Amino acid sequence: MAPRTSSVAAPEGDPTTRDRILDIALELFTEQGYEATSLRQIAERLGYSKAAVYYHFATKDDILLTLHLRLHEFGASAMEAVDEQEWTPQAWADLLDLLIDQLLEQRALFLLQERNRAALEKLHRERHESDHDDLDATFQRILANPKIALGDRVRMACAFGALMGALVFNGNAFADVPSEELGDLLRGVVHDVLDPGPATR
Amino acid sequence: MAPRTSSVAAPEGDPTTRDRILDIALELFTEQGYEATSLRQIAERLGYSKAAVYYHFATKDDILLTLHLRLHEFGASAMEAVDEQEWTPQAWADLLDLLIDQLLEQRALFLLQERNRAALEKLHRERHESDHDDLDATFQRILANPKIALGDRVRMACAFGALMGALVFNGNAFADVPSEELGDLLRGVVHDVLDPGPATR
DNA sequence: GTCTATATAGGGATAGAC
DNA sequence: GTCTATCCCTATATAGAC
Repeated sequence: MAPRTSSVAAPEGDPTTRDRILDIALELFTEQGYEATSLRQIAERLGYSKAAVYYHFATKDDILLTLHLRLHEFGASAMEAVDEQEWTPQAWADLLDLLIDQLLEQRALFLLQERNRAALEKLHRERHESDHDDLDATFQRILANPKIALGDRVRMACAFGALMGALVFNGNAFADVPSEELGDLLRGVVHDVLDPGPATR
Repeated sequence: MAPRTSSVAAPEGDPTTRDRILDIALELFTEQGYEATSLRQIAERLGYSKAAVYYHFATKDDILLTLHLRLHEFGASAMEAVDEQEWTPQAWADLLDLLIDQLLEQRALFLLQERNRAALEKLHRERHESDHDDLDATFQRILANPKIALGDRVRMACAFGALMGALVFNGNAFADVPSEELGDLLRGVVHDVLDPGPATR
């Protein structure tokens, strides 16, 4: 029997065992990958046995799913703000402006996501009820929409990739840069990609 | 005993069994991830038994390593062309210009790399002799170099990420776009990121 | 809430026949 | 060059004692 209703929210007071498991899993899944990380390994770091982990999570998948859902809340709120409009590069820039703050706050979770795409896709297929408007899925839908000019779509994809390039690749080369400073730099890049000056138009 | 000295090059005439294994592995490793793909699965598609795979490759790791080395040849040649200079955004733009063509030709291999970073890092640690100037490693070194202004480094990272955003994320949303057209669009983006107009400077 | 012990399956890898 | 058969290990997951 589960100790409490499955909470997706981040830790508040003293970290519970459940939260500690999630923290450890986040780190190991990101470093080694989901499939390469065993519950034994998690239990070892936790200081308990494997069975203890099973008390808090029914399956290994549930650990990954819980972490995924944590990130999900963010994506959802960003999506609401700019749902289903006419997607112009400018509208996309506005969306990414919002996303940048969340990316900076949730870098670790985005990194997890990015480095475990295969595992998450499988999880998605098997568990995640229907088409729940994932951030990824929404992006893909928009970027495949032939009504938007190809050149615009490519720039939209590039603008998002640019954020990933700075925040998620290269093992956090900019981990020490204050979020505000980095955020400003990134907003500048997004602007230059989506609304380039007349010289390059 | 191996049927021939381990060849890294791409297939030429009729695909040998070895090449077929590599093709199947490339597809499965990319879709499902390296660790989630079993040799049994590869053997099944091949139409042979697991042991047949072991005739061509001593270990599972060797399959991944061979695919990695195939990509490696490209990165190496790109690196030579612009080795160890003073890294300015402009020099970076020149490097990425070269890289774009290779990315377009080798999209599948880059995708494999991108979606199996954890497994490849481990492989690298264990097998790949010392510091062999991987493309990734070189990028990380440069992007962490404090002698280059932070703003420039962020833009350099973003410019590379932009390419990834268009070519590697989003499940190949632009797979149907002719390489030449896509290449031109990407060169435009790289230029706007690394040499933005005066309005945004 | 955490433990030990165990069930069960599947993985990578090897030996040796054909 | 490919197969069958098999080994051994580790993985996830469960049952039930404390």
